[in-house]
Amino acid sequence: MYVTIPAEHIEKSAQFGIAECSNPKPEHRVKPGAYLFHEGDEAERLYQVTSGTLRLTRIMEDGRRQVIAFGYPGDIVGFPNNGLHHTDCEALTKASVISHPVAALETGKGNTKLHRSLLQAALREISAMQDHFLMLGRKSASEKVASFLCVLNDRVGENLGQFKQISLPMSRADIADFLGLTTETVSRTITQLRKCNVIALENVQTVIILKPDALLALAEGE
Amino acid sequence: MYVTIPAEHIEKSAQFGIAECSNPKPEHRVKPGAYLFHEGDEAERLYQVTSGTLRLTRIMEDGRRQVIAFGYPGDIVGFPNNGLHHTDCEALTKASVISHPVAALETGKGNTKLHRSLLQAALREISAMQDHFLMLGRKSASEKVASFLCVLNDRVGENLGQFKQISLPMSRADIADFLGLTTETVSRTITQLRKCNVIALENVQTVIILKPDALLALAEGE
DNA sequence: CGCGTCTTTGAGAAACATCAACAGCGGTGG
DNA sequence: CCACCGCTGTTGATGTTTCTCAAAGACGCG
Repeated sequence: MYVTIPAEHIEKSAQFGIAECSNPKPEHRVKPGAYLFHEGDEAERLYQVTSGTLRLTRIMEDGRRQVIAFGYPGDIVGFPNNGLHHTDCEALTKASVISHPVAALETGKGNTKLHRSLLQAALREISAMQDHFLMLGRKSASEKVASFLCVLNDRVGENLGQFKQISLPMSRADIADFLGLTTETVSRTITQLRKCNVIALENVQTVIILKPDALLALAEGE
Repeated sequence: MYVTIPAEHIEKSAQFGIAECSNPKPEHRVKPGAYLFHEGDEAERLYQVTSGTLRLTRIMEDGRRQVIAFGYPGDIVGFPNNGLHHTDCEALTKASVISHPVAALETGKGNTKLHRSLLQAALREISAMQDHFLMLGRKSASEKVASFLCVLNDRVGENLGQFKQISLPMSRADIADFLGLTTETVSRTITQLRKCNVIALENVQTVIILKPDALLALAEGE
């Protein structure tokens, strides 16, 4: 179904000088369905998302899957361990990334500012993962879904007159694998939130947050 | 029940020059039940465990708790985010730690070797947390407990003639909060493993691994 | 328009949590 | 030294949540 990213899917763009990147760096465009790296790949570069959405996954031998994180603009993904990637990374949408050599993090040669910023990203990552732990280990299905929508709302919610809306580029199965649920449970929970008028669905991939406070309350456990 | 670590609980020891630490560093001794830091504390130092066991926890407003990790000798704990600790850290046993200023990680001034080693520890941490995700999100109760015992067996199992044994300095509630289960379920699962003769209990805190292969098979899902 | 994929909905089953009682163990004080 | 107390861990009975299996609906694509 999905294939590893062939060379022609990564094109060097003409855009330069993004964000905290002091030197001009090539920005790569990635097509939906393309993989930036696979578990076990030699880790040569880190990727800073500038547009679009990525998905990081780990898979067990028997096929069970855990979505580790979604990569949104500003996120940095691909932190290596022992020089290897330990997740798969697929683009869910058309995406753009700036890549940095792993050495920029590990040895920091040449660019102290970049080194610091990658390091801080790693520390943010640890912190974010700890939040996720609490969710996976201790929250109910509805709390998980509500938390998920809250985080996305804060992070990438778009103002839409009276309400905010969020687009969900990932499938229900991706959300389920992120939250440690099944697609059916995710679907049912979303239906419940809809019936309580906490959210509304513009379409399957677009959620309108009707009652952000109620959603937040649900996320934290009433 | 538990109190924050009072000054007299941290004593500068006479021991110096541990592990990857090129300069002599004071080693601190910590008494069981003492806290090295709390969630929200300003993060001034990182702690490298040299003996004993620590426990890192996060707590929700309503009291639900998640054990993020156990800190065993060799582990480095206390990675900050925005300059703050985001977990509590308690010593489960008498423990010793070497502390490093956060700046050794963040700016790396003065000691490149230490900087690198702390950075690598952070990357290992990210990797370990991703493994834990899979466990929390996608494994059954018995797989969780089996995985837990396997990891501990590899990490701190002591050879005991024919078999290996592991000591569990943490309570069943700690294990439950680490695995996202209840104490009752942890207890029942351990009883099952005992009845299948995969493990035996020397006492409540000491597990003897009778069939490591069977345990590993259970951990991965038969 | 038909087909495949993804999502939703329903009914039943399984896993785990909850509630409750009991057992084991260490510490304390008589 | 022993009896008692409190805490932790175990076991049992029951309940709830979530998963599983199944089928129908929605949506995009050729």
